Amino acid sequence: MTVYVEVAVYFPRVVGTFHYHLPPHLEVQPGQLVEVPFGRENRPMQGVVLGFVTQPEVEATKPVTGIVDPEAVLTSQQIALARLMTRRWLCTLAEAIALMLPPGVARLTETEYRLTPEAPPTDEHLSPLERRLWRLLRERGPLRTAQLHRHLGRLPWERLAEKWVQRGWIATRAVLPAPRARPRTVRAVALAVTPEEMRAAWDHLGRPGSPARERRRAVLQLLLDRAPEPLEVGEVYAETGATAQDLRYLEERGLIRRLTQDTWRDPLAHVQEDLQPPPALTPRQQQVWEEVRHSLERALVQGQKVLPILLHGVTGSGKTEIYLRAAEYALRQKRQVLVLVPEIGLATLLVRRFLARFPGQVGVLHSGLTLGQRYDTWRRARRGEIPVLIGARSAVFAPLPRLGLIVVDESHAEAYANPEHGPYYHAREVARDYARLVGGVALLGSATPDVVSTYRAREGVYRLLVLPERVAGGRQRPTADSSAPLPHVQVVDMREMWKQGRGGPLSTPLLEALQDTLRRGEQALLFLNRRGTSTHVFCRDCGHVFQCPRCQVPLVFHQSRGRLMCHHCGYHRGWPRSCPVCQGKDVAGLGWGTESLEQELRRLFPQARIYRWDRDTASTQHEVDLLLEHFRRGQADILIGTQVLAKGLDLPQVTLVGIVLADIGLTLPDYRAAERTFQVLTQVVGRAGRGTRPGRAILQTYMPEHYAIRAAAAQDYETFYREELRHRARLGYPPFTRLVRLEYRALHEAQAREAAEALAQTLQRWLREADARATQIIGPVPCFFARRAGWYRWHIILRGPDPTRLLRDRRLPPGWRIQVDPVSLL
DNA sequence: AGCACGCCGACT
DNA sequence: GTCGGCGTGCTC
Repeated sequence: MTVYVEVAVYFPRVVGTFHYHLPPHLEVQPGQLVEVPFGRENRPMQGVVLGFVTQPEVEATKPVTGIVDPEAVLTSQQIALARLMTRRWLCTLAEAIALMLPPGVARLTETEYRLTPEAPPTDEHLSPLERRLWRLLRERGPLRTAQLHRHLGRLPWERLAEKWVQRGWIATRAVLPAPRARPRTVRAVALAVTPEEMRAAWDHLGRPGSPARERRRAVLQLLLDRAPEPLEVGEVYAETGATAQDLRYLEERGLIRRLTQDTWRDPLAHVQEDLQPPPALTPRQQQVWEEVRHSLERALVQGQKVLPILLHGVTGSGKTEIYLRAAEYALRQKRQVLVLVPEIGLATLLVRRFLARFPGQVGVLHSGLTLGQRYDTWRRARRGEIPVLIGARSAVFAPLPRLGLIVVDESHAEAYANPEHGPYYHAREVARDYARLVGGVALLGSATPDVVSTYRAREGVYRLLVLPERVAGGRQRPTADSSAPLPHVQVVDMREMWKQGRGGPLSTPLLEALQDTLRRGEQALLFLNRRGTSTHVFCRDCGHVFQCPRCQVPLVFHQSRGRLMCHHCGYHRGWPRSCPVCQGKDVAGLGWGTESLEQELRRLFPQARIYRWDRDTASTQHEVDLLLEHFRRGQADILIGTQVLAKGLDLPQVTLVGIVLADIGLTLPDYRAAERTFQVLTQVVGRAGRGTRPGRAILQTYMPEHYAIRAAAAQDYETFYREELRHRARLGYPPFTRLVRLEYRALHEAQAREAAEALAQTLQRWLREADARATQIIGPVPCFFARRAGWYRWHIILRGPDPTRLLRDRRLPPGWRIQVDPVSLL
C-alpha cells in the first residue's frame, strides 16, 4: 500500500497543496518539514506535511525525498490556524505557514552557478563585470544566487550569467541551502560506573601522591556529587583543574563516558528576579478575577468553548495581576501560556513580573534575539518545555502543543498589525482564532480598547470585564480597600496663549506647574509626539518648504546633528545655504520638537536636571533601560519624550504630566486619527500619580473643543466611544463596515498609477459579476504618504459588509499587498 | 521562483 | 515573414 501525503510546498506564491507518495523507507507525521521535488525541473523544495490522503488528486505523484527536521515543526492546531488564516487575511497557505516555521530552518530553493570547462581559461578579453563574475566563480567555486548577490549587488550579473549559461560557460543547479540555525551542542561527561565501582578504582588512578591522581579523583568526586546529571567539560575543567588528558584517561578505563548535550541559548539566562508572592486583590480585581477564573475553568477543565475576554482596565488598575493569576491557573491545568506584548523592549517590567511569579518557567521570543536564541526558544516551545512564553507579534505563531491561555497586553496597540514583510495580519485577531482552536481562553487587556473591540464586546462577541479604578501606590503594596484617584487634568487653549502674545511651547499654567513640581522635588513628564528641533524648514522669501526627495514629507531639523532629517526613511542633509527655488538666503526653522523643547526648558529652568527620551538619545534597549532606571532613581527632574511615554511605564515619582501639543496626528486623513489621539493622550495622562502622591496633567491644545481631546482630558472613555461611534456610523467606517486596503508600490509614479487604475477596472468587473452592490471601491488614489523611501504608493480601498468575499479565491496581479481590516489608511 | 504558453512590435 | 517583449497559468 502506497502512502500519500498532502504537502504545503513552502513557497510564498504557491497556491494550494500537492500530493506526494511516501517511499517505503520514509516515515512522516503531520506537521513535519520535508523535502520534495517540485516543477518540471524537479527543483528540491521544502514543504510541510499537512496530513495523509488515501487517493491522490493526480495519477503520477512524485516521492517525498527527505525529511528536513526529525520533529514535527507545526502542531495540528497550527495547521488548522494556517488554513483559517488564508481565508481571514487572504494570504496563501504557504505564506501563513512561513510565519510558523522554525527560524533559520525553512529555506527557499536557490540556483547554484558553476563554471564549466568550456569557460575561458583566463580573464583576458573580458569586460569588468564579466571579469568579476569569472573570478568569483573561479576562486570561490560554485556560488548560490544569494551569495553572488552579496558580492555583485545590483550589477546586472543575472543577465550575464544567463548569457554564459547559453554559451555553455556556466552550469546551473537548483539547491536547497542548509539550515542557518542548528542546535548548539556542548561536550559533557558523566559517571559511567556505580559509586562502588568508582571507589574500587579510587586507588588506581595514577602514581600515589601525584597531582594527576588527585585531579582524576576530583573529577570522579565532582561527577558523583552531581550524579546523575552530566556536566559540561568546561565546568569540569574549571572545578577540578583537570585536563583533557585526565578525561581521556578516565574514559579509557570506562569510569566516565562522554556525550554531547543540547544547550539552550536562553536570553533570560542571566536575569534574576526575587520570587514574589501574589498580592491581595482589591474588591474590583477580585470580582474580575472570579469571572476570568470561571471562563478558564469552563474552557480548560470542562472543555467548553468560551468567549474571548476583553479586560478594560484603566492605567494602573492592576491588569497584570489578573494576567498572572490566569497564567497560574492555566499552568496548574498543565497548559501553556502565551503572553503577547506590542513591543518586547517596553515590556521589561511585565517580563520581570512573570519571572518573579514563575521563576525558571518563562521564555521570551522577539526579533531582537539572535537567530540561535530564537531557534532554541522555538524548539523548546515545540517540545512543551516553556510553560510561559512572552513575545512580540510574531510569537503568536510559536508552536505550543498544550496552549491554554493567550494574554494580549495593550491589545489596542497598532504594533500588533502591519508587519513589513509577509502577509498582513493582526496578532490580536490571530490570537482570538488560535485560542478558540486550542480550546483555550483569549484574554485581551487594554486601558483604551479600540472602538471596534468595545463595539464587539457590547454586541456579545467578547466577554467584557472592567477595572475602572486604580490600585493605590502602583504595584508596590496594593491594599485591599484603597484606590488612587485618576490624575486631575487641566486643558490649556493655546490659541488664548497666542493672543496674549505668549510664544514658545509652554503655556503659563504648564510653566507654573513645572516650577511647583521642581520646588517640591517631584518628577514631571513632558510629552511631545515629535522629535527634532524644527518641524518645518522653509524659505522666508518664497515660502518653499524643504522636503525629503524620497518621501516628499517636510524635513525635520535636528540641531544636535546639525542636519535636516526625514523621519520616514532616514534621509538627511545639511542645513541649506540657500533656497533652491528663489536662491534666497533667509532659511528658517518653524515648530517645536523634543530637541528644541529640551533647549527651551534648560533656558527656563537652568537648575533642573532634564532627560530626553527619543530615538536620538536612546536607540538600543540597553540605553532605554539605563535611562529609565536613572530617572526612576530620581537622577533627573524632567523627562521629555515622544510616543514611547504612552507605553506601560511605571514611574511612581511622577506627579505632573505635560502634554505640549495634544493635536498632533488628530488632523491626519485617517478614520482612526481621533481614536489614536484619544488613546495616546489617555495613556500619557495615566502616567501621572502612579505612586502615593496624587498626579495632575496639563494638556495644551489648539482644538480644546474636539471630542477626542475633551474625552481624553476627562479620562472619559465612554463619552469618547459614543461620539466616535456616531462619526463612524455617519461616515460608514468600521465597525459598521469592513475595509480591505490594496496597496501598490512602484519606483515610478506612472507605473503605480497605471497598476492601480488597471486593478480598479478589474475590481469593478468582479463587483458587477458578483452583484455585490453593498461593496464600494474607493480610489484608486495615491496614499496619504504618497512616497516612502523612494517608492510611490497608490491604494484602493474596498468597503462593505464583507469586502473579502470579492477577493476570495481570486488572484491579484503580482506586487499588490492586501490588508484586511487595516488599522491605518495612511 | 522558474518555466511554459501566448499574443502584439522591431528586425534578419 | 521571424525573434522577443512580459502577461497569465502551472507546478503533485
